[in-house]
Amino acid sequence: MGALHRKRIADWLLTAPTNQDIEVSGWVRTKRGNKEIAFIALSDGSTINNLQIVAELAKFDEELMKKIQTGASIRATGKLVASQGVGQTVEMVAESIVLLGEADADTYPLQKKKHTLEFLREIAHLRPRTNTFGAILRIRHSLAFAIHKYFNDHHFYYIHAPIITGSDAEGAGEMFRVSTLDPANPPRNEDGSVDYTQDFFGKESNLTVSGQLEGELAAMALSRVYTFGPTFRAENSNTARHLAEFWMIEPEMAFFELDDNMDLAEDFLKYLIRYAMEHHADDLAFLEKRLLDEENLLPKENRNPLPLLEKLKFVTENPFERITYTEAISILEKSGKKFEFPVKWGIDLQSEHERYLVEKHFKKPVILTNYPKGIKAFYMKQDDDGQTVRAMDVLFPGIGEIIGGSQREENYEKLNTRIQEMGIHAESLWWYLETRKFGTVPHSGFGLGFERLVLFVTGMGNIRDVIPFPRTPKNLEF
RNA sequence: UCCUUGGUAGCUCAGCCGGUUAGAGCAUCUGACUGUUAAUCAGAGGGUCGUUGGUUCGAGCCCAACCCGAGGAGCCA
Repeated sequence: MGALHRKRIADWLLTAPTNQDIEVSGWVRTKRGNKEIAFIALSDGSTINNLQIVAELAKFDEELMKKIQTGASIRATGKLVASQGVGQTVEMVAESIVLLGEADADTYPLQKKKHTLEFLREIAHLRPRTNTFGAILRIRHSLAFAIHKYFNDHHFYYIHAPIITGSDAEGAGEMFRVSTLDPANPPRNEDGSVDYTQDFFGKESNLTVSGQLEGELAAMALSRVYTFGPTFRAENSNTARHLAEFWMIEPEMAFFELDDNMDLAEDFLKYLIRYAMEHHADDLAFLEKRLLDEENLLPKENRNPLPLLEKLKFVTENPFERITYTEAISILEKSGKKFEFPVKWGIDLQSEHERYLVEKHFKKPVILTNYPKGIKAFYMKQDDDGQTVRAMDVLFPGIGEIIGGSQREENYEKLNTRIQEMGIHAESLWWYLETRKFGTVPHSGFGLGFERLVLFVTGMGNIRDVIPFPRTPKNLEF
């Protein structure tokens, strides 16, 4: 049988042990035993669980068995039998073992013990081999797959927004410049500034900070679209919730108003969490136990009130709380709590305010809507009161803002006026404004930070641990 | 970027008021053990104390700058 259809360890662990001959390949997690017999725990990454390979030492070369240690790669053939031990139901009695690659125990950094996440970040090239990262990467994959499945099932079209953009007016954050000019000696204008007309694109270009504007263009033809791609922010953000390169999901829907947008956001998030729970019960159980072990070291008041799986279940089974910004301010003012940043209508809500609402007051996800226009982006639809816009932020416990979205301003005059008011360079957005000139319609959309979703589902504490190779300030080793 | 805090063996950490040869657990290696579950038991090896400079008779410990990590904040997804 070719490799494509070969069974994986995940498959064999679910197979009835009828002494059939099987072959498996993978990496050694641990080897235990005495001078008669060795027990090799083998992983091929297909599941959090290992296949136990039983090797009677008399049948194998002594030098070979010495080299089979943590991290080595092997191919083994033998019979799949019911296990005599208690830790597993099936195991393989090895008949032949081929050492594919050694892992010298003196220099192989991964030991058969717990490592800190900080240490594993320094060996990001090897950390996928740990149980924790295996679980995270499998869940991350399934969430990405579920995103496409959800949208496909709901008749959304996947749009590929460009990664290099000439638009600098989105205001979503600092951008990474893209240039082929010689940085040591760029062509210059008479006033000494760099002459970007001689650059590759003939103008300044950057990595995208959002696919939203392009998404809107597509939604003006296909009605329901989404983007799902990498996004870049050159902010010097050093937190457990920010990356310089992250993946963002941005649906954009014609004929959707703010309530429809909220309905979608809530249904979408619940679907994704449910999907992970259904397909990754054992990975999530492992992560939950890992989390509990870690939290037992913390003082009681800092511990999470709910174990991971209960927390996820709670989110899928309860409606999100929907309140306006104005109502939120009123709740905060009446809370009697002293905040570091005083609460007043018109301020942007700080982390402490959001945390109070989500974690103390409502104790569940909250959708905040109708923010003051002064603190939100130019493209959001203005409410009739002239004070607020139809924005919505979905706030999750422990994560903060997981989704930011809005109904878009579809009125050309209002949008143009707002652009002028905010001092944005309108000429560079001429193509965007034309959507409001030609066949404009009410429409809405939002952005979901993919890593923040993975962070929530896996229960991890640092966003650098839910992406294989994190890009953060001063960090580009791998 | 700001505040707080940390950097000592491969990993996780201890190291008293600045004073002789730098400590532990785990990992590694060697040995023991007839089915182990991060196996267990015994022994051994393993250190430029983040970097640079300074104070001092003497610095892991004090001072300065820088680098890197963590927690919090800002910015946001």
